[in-house]
Amino acid sequence: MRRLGERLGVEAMALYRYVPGKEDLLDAVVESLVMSMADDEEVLSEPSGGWQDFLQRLAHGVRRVALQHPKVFPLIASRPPEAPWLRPPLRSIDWVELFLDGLISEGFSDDAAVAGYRAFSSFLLGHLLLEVATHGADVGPLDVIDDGSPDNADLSQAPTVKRLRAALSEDHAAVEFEEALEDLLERMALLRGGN
Amino acid sequence: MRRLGERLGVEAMALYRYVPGKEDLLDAVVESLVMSMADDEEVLSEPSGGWQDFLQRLAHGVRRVALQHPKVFPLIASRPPEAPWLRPPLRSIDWVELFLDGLISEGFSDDAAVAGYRAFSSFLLGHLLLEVATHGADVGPLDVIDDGSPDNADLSQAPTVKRLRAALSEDHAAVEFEEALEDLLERMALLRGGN
DNA sequence: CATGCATGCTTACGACGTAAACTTGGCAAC
DNA sequence: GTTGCCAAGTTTACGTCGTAAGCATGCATG
Repeated sequence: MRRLGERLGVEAMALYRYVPGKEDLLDAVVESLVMSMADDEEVLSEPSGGWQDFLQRLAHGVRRVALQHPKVFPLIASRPPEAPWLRPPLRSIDWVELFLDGLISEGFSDDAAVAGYRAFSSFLLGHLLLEVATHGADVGPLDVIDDGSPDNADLSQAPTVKRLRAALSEDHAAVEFEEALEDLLERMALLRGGN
Repeated sequence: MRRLGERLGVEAMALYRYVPGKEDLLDAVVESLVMSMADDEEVLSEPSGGWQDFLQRLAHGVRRVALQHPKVFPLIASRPPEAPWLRPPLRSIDWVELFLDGLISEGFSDDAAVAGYRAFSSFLLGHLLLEVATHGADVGPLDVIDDGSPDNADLSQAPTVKRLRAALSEDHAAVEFEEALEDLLERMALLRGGN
C-alpha cells in the first residue's frame, strides 16, 4: 500500500478512501483483468462459428491477458473465488454464464457443459501458470530471486536431465498450448456426443 | 517464524540456527514433500508394467500428496524453481530424471520425453491446484475467508449459472482426474509413435 | 578446571497493513 | 459573504512480521 501510494504521489492511507483494504484491492485488480477480456474482439460473446471456434477464441483471450500480465495471472489463479463453484481462471459469474450458455446453445447437455467448464478451467490453469512462470518473473507474492548463475545445479546424478537440459529449456509454449487445446476440444466433442 | 517457534516451544530466532531464512524453510518444506513421494510404494522408480502404468502411478502419487497437504501444494506450484527448466509439480532434478529415463526406456525419443514432461506437468498442475483449492482451505499465503454465507451472489443476470449451480458444486474431481489422465496418456502415445 | 561450541534468548530495527484523528480546499445553502 | 459540510489527503500510532546482533547457558572435550 505504501508503495502504491508513492507511485500515485499520495500517502498510503489515502488509498483507504477508495478501497476497503489490500485484499479488496487485489480482488479488484483481478476482476478488472478478467473483465478486460470482454473488450477483446477476438473473443465472442456467443458461438457464431461453432463451439470449437468459440472456445478457441476464449482460450486465446485468456492466454493473452495471462501473457500481458504475467505477474497478475497467478493472482487470478490463487485468489479465493467469490463462490466455491467458480474456478479460476474464468472466475466470474459473467464468464461462466457465457461459457455454459455458449456450450448449451451448441448442443451440449447441462452436465456436459459443466464438465466442459471444469476441463477447460484446469487446462487453462495448468498451461498458463506454467507458461507465465517461465516467461515472466515471479509467481505469487514472492520476490524475484534473479540469481545471475542459474545453471550450477549438481547434475552428476542425473545424466538424462543433463543431456536434455537444452531441450527442457526450449520454449514451445505456443504450439504446446495449441496442441493441448486441440486435444481438449476433441475430448469435449466426445463429451458432447450427438452429431 | 514466530508462530512456528511457538509451536516448537522455542523463540522465533532459535529457528535461524537451523535455517537461513523463511524462504529457505519453505523451500525445504516443498522439497521434503516432493521427495516424500519416493516412499510411496505405488510409485515406481522405473516402468515395470509399461509407461502408461508408470505415469498413472506417478500421477496418483502426486495427487495423494496434494490432497494430503492441500495447504502446501500451492507452494509446490508457485515457488520459483531451482532451475528454469524444472516445472512444478515435479520440481526436482531427481523426479525429472526418473520421468525422462522412464519414458526413454519405454521407447520415447528425447524430444517426445521432454514434451511428455511438459504435458504431464501442466496436466497435474491444473487439475490438482483446482482440486486442492475447492477441497482444502485457502490457496497460497492468503488467509482463509470462511464466510458463513457463501451463496448470496447476484445471479439474476445469470440464469444458466443459477440453474446449474448445484451441478457446478458437485465434486467429481476423482473421476475427472482419471479421465483427463487417461486422455493425456493417449495423447502421449501418439507423441511416442512406434508400436 | 578451562575451553569451545551448540543451542537458545533478548533486544532491536525496518517494513508492512491499517485504525483514528486531524487538516484542507472547494462548493451549497442561507 | 459567511457558514457549514464533505471529499481528499496527511499525520501519528499500533501490532505483526522477518531477521540482524549480541548475550547467556550448558555440555563435551582437552
